[in-house]
Amino acid sequence: MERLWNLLFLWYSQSMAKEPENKEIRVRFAPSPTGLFHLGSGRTALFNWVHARKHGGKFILRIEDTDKERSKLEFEQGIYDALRWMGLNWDEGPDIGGEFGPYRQSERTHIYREYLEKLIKTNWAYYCYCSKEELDEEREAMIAQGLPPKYSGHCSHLTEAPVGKTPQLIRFRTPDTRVEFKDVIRGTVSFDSSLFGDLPIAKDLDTPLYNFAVVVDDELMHITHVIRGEDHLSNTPKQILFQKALGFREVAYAHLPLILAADRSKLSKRYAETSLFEYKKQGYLPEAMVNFLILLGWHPKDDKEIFTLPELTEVFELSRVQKAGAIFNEEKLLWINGEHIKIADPKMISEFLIEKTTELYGKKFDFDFAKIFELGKGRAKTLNELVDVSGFFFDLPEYPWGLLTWKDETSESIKEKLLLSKEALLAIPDELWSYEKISEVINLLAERHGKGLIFSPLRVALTGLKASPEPIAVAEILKKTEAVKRIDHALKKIP
RNA sequence: GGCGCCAUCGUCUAGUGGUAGGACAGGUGGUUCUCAUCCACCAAACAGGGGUUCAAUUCCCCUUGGCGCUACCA
Repeated sequence: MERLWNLLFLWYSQSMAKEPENKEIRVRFAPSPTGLFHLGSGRTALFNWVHARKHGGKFILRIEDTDKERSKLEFEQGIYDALRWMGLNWDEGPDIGGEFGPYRQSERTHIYREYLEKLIKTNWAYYCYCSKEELDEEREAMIAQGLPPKYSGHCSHLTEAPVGKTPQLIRFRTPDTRVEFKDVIRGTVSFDSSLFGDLPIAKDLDTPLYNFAVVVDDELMHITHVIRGEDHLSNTPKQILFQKALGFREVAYAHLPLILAADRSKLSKRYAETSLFEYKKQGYLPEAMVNFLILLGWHPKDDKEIFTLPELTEVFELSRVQKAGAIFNEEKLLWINGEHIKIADPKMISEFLIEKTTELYGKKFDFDFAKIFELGKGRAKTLNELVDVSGFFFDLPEYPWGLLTWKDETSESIKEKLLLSKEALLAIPDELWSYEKISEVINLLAERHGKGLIFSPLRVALTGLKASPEPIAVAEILKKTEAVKRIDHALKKIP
């Protein structure tokens, strides 16, 4: 009987296997709206997106909300927000529709039902009446005997419902076979399906389970490449079995290595800060996030490390993805963020700074924010740091007068030099106020009295800080009135 | 426990059957009015054991270790 069954399966699957067609690449990103958008999800989405764009294919967004209890609309909104923030646009999805919708699994129950019925009709699936308690018992007994725990097949030969029992779930009649598939990243992977037992595919006709729903959707949405985390590698043979039983087309698989925490454990859910928007809040640029995430498990042919999204769609190759898990290294992310700040669009950053400082200080500043950014970009690795290091422009920090000194100079000497600087600045007509002009007059003083003696007190007077960008550039941005005002303030401090 | 996947500097990684390269982080110098940037240099790895081979980090096997799955979650 068993053998006959396997033979039948083999014949069936082979007869239904279709010729590989040379057609458009279609990938999907299929998150569950059951929590805050996770870094790992972001990376999976990114790899899918880049692969699709590289080959001129389609990127489809599907919301897997079959778990009614845990799925929440706010989390679904979080998925859209996160993808948009990263710059990953989708061609089909719940919000924009598409040829193969609906794209929310909760709206597709009638479709799953159809295939569930088909499987039951063809005897590929059957109702299981075992209660959860019975199953647990059975399971523990098997483990106690040192056997691999799997469903016994207790209900598989039933022709009608046992009296007084209601169906608990629908099971797939797993054939005993070797399931082998090619993974783009890992090569050939194979499993022995006899270890699976008869797999649950739905709680009832209207409540499909993950492994089953995925297979139906991927077929109906014409997905050609399934790119997902390695945690799904063990699900793949099960899904292939369903696929074959339903006569569906084969898809190409690529299982990405997992992102690991510093202790090499799975990164997910363990830490709150694995939420993507946590990084946005901390001042990370989406470009940097994307750049960092792509480098976690992928590397170009050369040693280039800083990429933009459009560049990635040129050079990315799925086959160059790493097999081993990668530790999420915040320090490298920070560095990459700094690099992206250096090449960021000054207009974009200026707008951010204007908004942020208005909010922070409660008023609008008439500064050239692009120049503020220019001075800050080498000093800040995040947007938040950029705001911090530019703070003295908006609010002069309080400082002790001693900060104004230089080496062993007397207070009289410092006072005198500050006065010289003030007069030099005052002498510049407003319409000639520029970096070049300020540089000219201040450097003249510096040549005469020594650089440190001129620059150091001037810096502290203008910024209130011992360490800061060059005073000339600061003075230029501050403009004459404010610069002179700050020097006067310094002069008053000196006893 | 069973099944599966994986293994190069601390971290991300390149690489090849014949000097193990880059990046982050670390260290030391240089540039500079300070800080930062920038530049130069230094230190740092093929998990272990067997095979195959003239030769193994590379190919094969074993061990060890890590991770994943083993749900009426996805």
